[in-house]
This record gives sequence, structure tokens and C-alpha cells, in this order.
Amino acid sequence: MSSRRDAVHDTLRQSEGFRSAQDVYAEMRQTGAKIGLTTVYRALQALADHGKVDVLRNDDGESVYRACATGEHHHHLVCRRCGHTVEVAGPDVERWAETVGAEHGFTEVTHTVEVFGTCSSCSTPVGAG
Amino acid sequence: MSSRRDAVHDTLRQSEGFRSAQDVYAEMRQTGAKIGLTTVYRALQALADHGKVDVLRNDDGESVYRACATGEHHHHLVCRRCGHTVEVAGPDVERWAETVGAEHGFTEVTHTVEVFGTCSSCSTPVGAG
DNA sequence: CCGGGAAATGAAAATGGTTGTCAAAATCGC
DNA sequence: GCGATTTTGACAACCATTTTCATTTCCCGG
Repeated sequence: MSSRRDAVHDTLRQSEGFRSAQDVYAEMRQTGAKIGLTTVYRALQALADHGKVDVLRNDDGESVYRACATGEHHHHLVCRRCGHTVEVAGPDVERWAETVGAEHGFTEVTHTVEVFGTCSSCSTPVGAG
Repeated sequence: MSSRRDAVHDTLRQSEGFRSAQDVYAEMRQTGAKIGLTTVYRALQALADHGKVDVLRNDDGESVYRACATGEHHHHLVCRRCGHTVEVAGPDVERWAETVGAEHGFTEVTHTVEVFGTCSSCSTPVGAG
């Protein structure tokens, strides 16, 4: 078994936003952990493979990971500024995806939905223009 | 003469699915076009920048492009097997995204939605299994 | 405790898509 | 025709990710 994998998982849990493999690696080294980049990548992939963490691609095409509160299917509302992430459920969206797929004769329909915005803490305080 | 950018755009229009920059480059060379990889990338970026083509990332993290019928905001229903793509509108999803964002105090909400599935032509004809 | 082997680890090289560099060619204006 | 500007394209540079391969660790049996 890999205690390294747990270490990676634990590091991810300390962050509330999505982190890249490189980020996780850098952070672990900062905390004094002895671990290689390769192992971080492998741990992250294994974790994602087991549904322990969620993965998505940022605008740069990098894979970013996050230890989510639930293994259930859900989506994310991510702040563009601070990376703060909220897990959201969207039954309507699930239904919509299924419906759209069915209308066009598609089966085994899956979907990716991510919502980005600026959270209240990061919103520019309007009033002074 | 028309610029290489038009040639790239035209090549993209011949395909009904999303194509990577490398794909477009390879195809153009096959048709005898004299063009460099760099130019294809630049043309694609410029086209995407002007809203002439849509861009998204495939599972490998590559950027893939498609010349869409409309410049309006829309989503895609893509076949995993043949790449056949259907443009779909989802007013409900737009609303949902806005609502979810608002509920959590997020502003300037945007979203990415892609639906994948197997189209009727590619569905395995069950019966003898 | 000791030895063998499979799995895990990690440093470095390889891979591959994408971007940057820079000189040559095409284009435009005069 | 000439020079300035833009476009082009071969190639190097980048950088995240993967692969390679030797070493280390851990488990199991003796």
C-alpha cells in the first residue's frame, strides 16, 4: 500500500479549490514531505480512478484535482479570482442532458458541466464606479 | 489571394466534428496545401478569437476546434465513437447556471457544458448478444 | 531474523502539443 | 521599383505529463 497516496490525498483535502499536480507536489515539498513528482502524478491518477478526487481541466489544459465531500455526481461553481469552489447538484441539468441526448438518438449520455464566476468576497465593491 | 486563415477555416468546415490543430495541419498537407504547423495554430487561435470557430479540450487536454453554424452561445452533443457533433441550445441550463451562481453570491457567471454519448449510427445493434 | 520477489518510488529522459523566435517572402502604399 | 509592415514557416524552446529503469520498501514464507 502507498502511504504516499494518503499523503497526497491529505494535501488535497487541505485546499478548498482545484489544484494541479505540480501545485500539490510543490506544496508537499514545502511541508518537508519527501516525495517525487512521478509519485504525485500516480497518486492523483489512482485517487481519481477510484473516485476519491474529482478532476477537470483548467484553461491551460492542465489537469486539476480536488478532494470532494461526496462521491456522488455533482458539479462545481468555481471562483475565477480565489479559486474558492462550491459543490453544486443540478438535477435539472442531469435531466436536460439526458433529454437532449435522447432527442438526437444518443445513448450512454454523460456530460461535463462547470460553472465559473466571481464570488462575493472577490466581487469589486460597486458604488464608487 | 485568400489568406491561409481562410484555408484553415475552410478545412474545418469540411469536418462535422471537432478537430485538433494537428489534425487540420495533417489534412491540409494531404490536400496538397503548403502551410506550416505554426500558421495553422495561429489561424485557429485567431479564428477562435473572432468567434468564427468553437474551441474545447478533449480528454487528452488537446485543443479541438469546430466551425459552427452559429456564433450564438450554444453547446455540443458529441458522439464518442464517430465524433459526429450536434449543436444544441439549452436555455434551461443557461438559467440554471445563472441561478446557481446567484444563490452563492457569484457574479459574472459563465459555464461550460458538453454532452457526450453514442449516436444512433454507432450504437451496437443489440439482439444477438 | 533472513531472503526472495512483487509493488512502489523517484530521478531523469522521453514525449508531444503548443508557443516563441527570427529571417524570408508576400503584400500594400507611394 | 522600393521600403515598411504583415504573414508565414522551420525550428527551438517550453512545460505538463508519461515512460523508463534501477533502487527501496514491504509482505510472505522459512
